[in-house]
Amino acid sequence: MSDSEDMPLAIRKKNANNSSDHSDSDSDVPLGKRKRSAARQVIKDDDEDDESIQNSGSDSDKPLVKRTRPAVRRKTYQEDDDSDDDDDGDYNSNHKNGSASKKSKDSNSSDSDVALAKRKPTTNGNGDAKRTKSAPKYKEESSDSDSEMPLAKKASAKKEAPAKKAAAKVKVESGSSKTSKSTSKSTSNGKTATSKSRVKSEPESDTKPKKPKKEEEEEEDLNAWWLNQNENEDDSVKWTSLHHNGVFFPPEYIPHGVKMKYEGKAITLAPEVEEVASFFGAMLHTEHAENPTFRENFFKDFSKLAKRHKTVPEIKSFSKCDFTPMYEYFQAEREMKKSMTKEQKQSLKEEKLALEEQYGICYLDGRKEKVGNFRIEPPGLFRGRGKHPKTGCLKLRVQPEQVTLNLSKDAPVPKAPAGHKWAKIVHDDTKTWLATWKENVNDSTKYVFLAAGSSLKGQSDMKKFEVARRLKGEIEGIRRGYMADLKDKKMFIRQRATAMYLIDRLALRAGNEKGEDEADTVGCCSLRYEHVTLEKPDIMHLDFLGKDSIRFQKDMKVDEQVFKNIRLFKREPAQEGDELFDRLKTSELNKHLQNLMPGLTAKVFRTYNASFTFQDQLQKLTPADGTVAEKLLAYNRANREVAILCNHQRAVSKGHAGQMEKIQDKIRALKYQKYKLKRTILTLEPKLKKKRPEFLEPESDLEDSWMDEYEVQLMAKEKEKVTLKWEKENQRRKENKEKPQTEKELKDMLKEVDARAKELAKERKSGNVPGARGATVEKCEAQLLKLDERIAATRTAMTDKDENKQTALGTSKINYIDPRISTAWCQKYDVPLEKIFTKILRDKFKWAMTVDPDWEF
DNA sequence: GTGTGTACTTAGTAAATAACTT
DNA sequence: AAGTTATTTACTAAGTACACAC
Repeated sequence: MSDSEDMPLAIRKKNANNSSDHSDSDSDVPLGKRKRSAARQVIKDDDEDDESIQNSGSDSDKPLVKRTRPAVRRKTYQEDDDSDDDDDGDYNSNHKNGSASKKSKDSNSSDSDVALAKRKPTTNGNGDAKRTKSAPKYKEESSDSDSEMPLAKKASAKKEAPAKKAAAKVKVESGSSKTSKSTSKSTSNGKTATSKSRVKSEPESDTKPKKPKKEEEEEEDLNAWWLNQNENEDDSVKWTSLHHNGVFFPPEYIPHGVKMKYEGKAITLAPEVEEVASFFGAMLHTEHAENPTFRENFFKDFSKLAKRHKTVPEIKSFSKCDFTPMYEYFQAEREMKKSMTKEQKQSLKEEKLALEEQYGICYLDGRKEKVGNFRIEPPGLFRGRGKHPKTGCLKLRVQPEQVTLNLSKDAPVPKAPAGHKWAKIVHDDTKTWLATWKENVNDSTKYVFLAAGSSLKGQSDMKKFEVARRLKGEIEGIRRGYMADLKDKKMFIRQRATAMYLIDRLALRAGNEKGEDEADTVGCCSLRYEHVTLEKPDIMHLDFLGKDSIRFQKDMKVDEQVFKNIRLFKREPAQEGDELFDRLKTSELNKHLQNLMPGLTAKVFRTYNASFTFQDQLQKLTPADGTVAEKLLAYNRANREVAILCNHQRAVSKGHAGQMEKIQDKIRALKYQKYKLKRTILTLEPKLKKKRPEFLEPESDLEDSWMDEYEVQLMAKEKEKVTLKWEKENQRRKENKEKPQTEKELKDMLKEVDARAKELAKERKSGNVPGARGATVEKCEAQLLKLDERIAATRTAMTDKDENKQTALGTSKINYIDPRISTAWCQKYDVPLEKIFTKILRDKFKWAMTVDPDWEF
C-alpha cells in the first residue's frame, strides 16, 4: 500500500495541487495526505510538561525585534541577544518533570561553564523564576539510544524509536570512533579497488587491450589519470600548462525591423531598443512574461533604454506596449527553422562543429581537454527563479573588455575580437577557469570552465565521492555524537546537533545566509520559525522553499529529543521571520564537521546518503535473474528513491494529465473486456449467477456512458480497418492486374460492422453475451486472470509515471550517486552501460569504469 | 567574529535530437 | 514526411564553502 506507511522519515511530498485525480477508485494511489494540524497550539498545550522557558518571559521581552525580513536576520538578533547568549547553557532540557530551561539573560558569562551546570535551580540573574526544579542531573538521558539510526531508509525509522537504550552517551567528540568495520576496502583514494575490469558493453569508450591503432585511443590512455593517481599531491596547483583559444562572443544583433506597437500604433525603435523589446516579445505568454516583477524590471530597463534613444513617442507605460508583432515574428521564425532543408541544417551543424573545434578544446598539461561553456552568455532578460527581486532585469551584452583570461605564461594569448581587447590576462595555476567576467544584474562572477568529462572535473568528482565514502566509515560515531549533543546544555551545541540531525536524516542543504536582493529561500541553518511546525507526539512538518525556490514539504517522525529541541528553538524567537537556529551558522557547523572528519562539510551528507541509499536500494531491488528491462526498472526505482530523498523536482509536463487519462482509458478498456467475459460466462452457465456473484458485480470505474462511447469508437476503428484493408487489397490486385473488389463489397463489409455494433448494444442491454466461438467457462476465467494481470501491470506503470512526473532523476544521477555503483552493477548484472548513462555521462564518469563487479561504495 | 568576494558544484528548464506515430 | 512525444544536452541560475580583510 501506500508507501508512506513504511517510509517514516522522508515521507513524500504531498502533491498538493497536482494530484491528478484519477478517479479510478481502486486505483488511486494514496500519495500521502497532508496532515497539517495546528501544530503551534499543540505545542502550547504541552508546554506544561516542559520546561519553563517561558516564564523566563523575561527573555522574551527583549527587543528581539529582529528583522522582519529574512535577509539580515541574524545580526540584529545576535546583538541584542548577546548578553544572554551565554546562558544558554543554562537552559536545560527537561525530562520528565519538566525542567526548566531558561535563558536568563543574566550574566553568566562563559557559556562554557554551563556545562553540566544546569542543575542549579537557582534563579539566575533576573530571577526568572523558572521552575527549575528538579533538575535531574541531566546527563544520562536516555534517548540517545537510538542514535544510530539507519537513516533515511524507510522501514528502519519506523521501529527505531524505542530501540535499545544504549546509554551510550558518548560524547563523541571529534574523532569519533573509528568503527569502520565496514567493508570498505580502500577508503582512501579509490584507486584501490580499481584497476582491472572495465565495464563492458560500451562500444565507444572501450579501450580494449589490444593495441590501439587510432591515435585517439592512445590519447585516451594518456588521459586516464585515474589509473595512476598520486595520493597526496598538492592539489592547490591545478595545472602546469594551459593553452586555449579564448571565448566565443555571440554575434552582433541584427535588427529584424518588426515593429511593436505603442498605444496601438507601430513604433520605430533603434536597433538597441528593438533588441530588448524582442527579448520580451519572444517570451510573451510564458510564465515569466506574466510575472509582475519580471514585467516591472523589464520595463524599467526597457523604457530607460528607449528614452536614452529618444524613442518617439516616449515609452512610458507598459500597458500601452504591444509586443505581439514581435512575438508572431519569432513564432514564424521558429516554424521556418523547423522546415529548413537538409542542406541548411547540415551547414548549420558544420558551423557549430567548427566553433567547437576552435573554442571547445584546450590543452591542459599538454593533454587535449574539452571546454565546457566557451560561449559568453548572450544578452537577454535575467530569468531569476521564484520570487527573485531582479527577475526580468536586462542582462547586458558582455564586451571583451570585461573578460579576463587565464592561461599559462608560455601560451599564446588568443586574439580579442577586432577592435577590442581583453580585460586582463592572468596566469593563475591554482584556478581551473579559463575565462571570467562580471555579470551586471547581480554583480556575480561568471566563469568558463572545462567540460564535465575533463580530467580536472573528473578528479574532483572522484574526490568528492571518496570523501563521502570516508564518511561512511565515520557515520556511526558521528551520529552517536550528535544524538548525544542534542541534550547538551549549550544552546549552540544543541542547535548544531539538531541541525546535523536534519541534514543527515532529511538531506537538507546547509543553508547559507542570503542577501536582500535574492529570492527568499532557505536551507537547514537558515530555516525560520514559520517553516517548521510540530505535531504532538513526534511529528515534524517542514515546509519551505529551498534552492531554486523548490518547495520542500515533508512530514516526518523525528527523534523525541529533536522534537523537544525544535519546540524550544521555536519558542525563543519572538516572531515569525526569526531563525530557528539563531546561534548557528554554516561556517561554524562546517568547522565542527571538519573536526569530526577532515574534508567533511554539510553537503557531504547529501552525497553520502544519496549514494548509500542508492546502493542499498539497488541491491534490494535488482532481480538477479530478471530481464534487462526488469533490472533497469529496479535501477530507476533506486534512482527515484534518491531523487525523492534529495527533493529533486521538475515541472510537470504539459501533456501529463492527458497522458494519464490515456492510460486510464487503456485500463478501462481492459476492464471492459473483463466485463464482457464475465457476461459470457454467465451466458454460458447462468447458474453461476448464484454461486459466483462476483461475476455480476460491475467493474469499478466503468460507466455505461463510457462503454457506449467506447463501443462507438471501437466500431469506428473497425470500419477504418476494414476500409484500409479493402484499399490495400485493391492496390495489390491492381498491380497484379487482377480484378478489383467492388465498392459494394466494401459497403457490405461495413454493414457487417454496423450489425456488430447493434449486437454490442443489445448485449449490453440484455447482459447476454454469447462470446467467441468455442468459449467455455474455463477459458474465460483464464482470460480474466490474464486481464487482471495486465490491469495490474498497467496500473503500476501509471503509478510509476505519475510519481515520476515531478521527480527529476537526472540531478542525483549526475551529482550524487557514485558512478562506480552503477558501473559495478552493470557488470555484475550484465546490463549495457549505455542503458543507464548517456554519452555525456559516460564521458563524465570514465574514471569510474574500471571497477570490480563487486565494488562497494 | 563579521562581512565580502571568489571559485566551484548543483539545479531546473529550454532547446536540440532521437524515437515513435500517424 | 510530418507531427508528437521522450530523451539528451546546453544553458545559466543558485547553491556551498572557504579565504581574506577588517
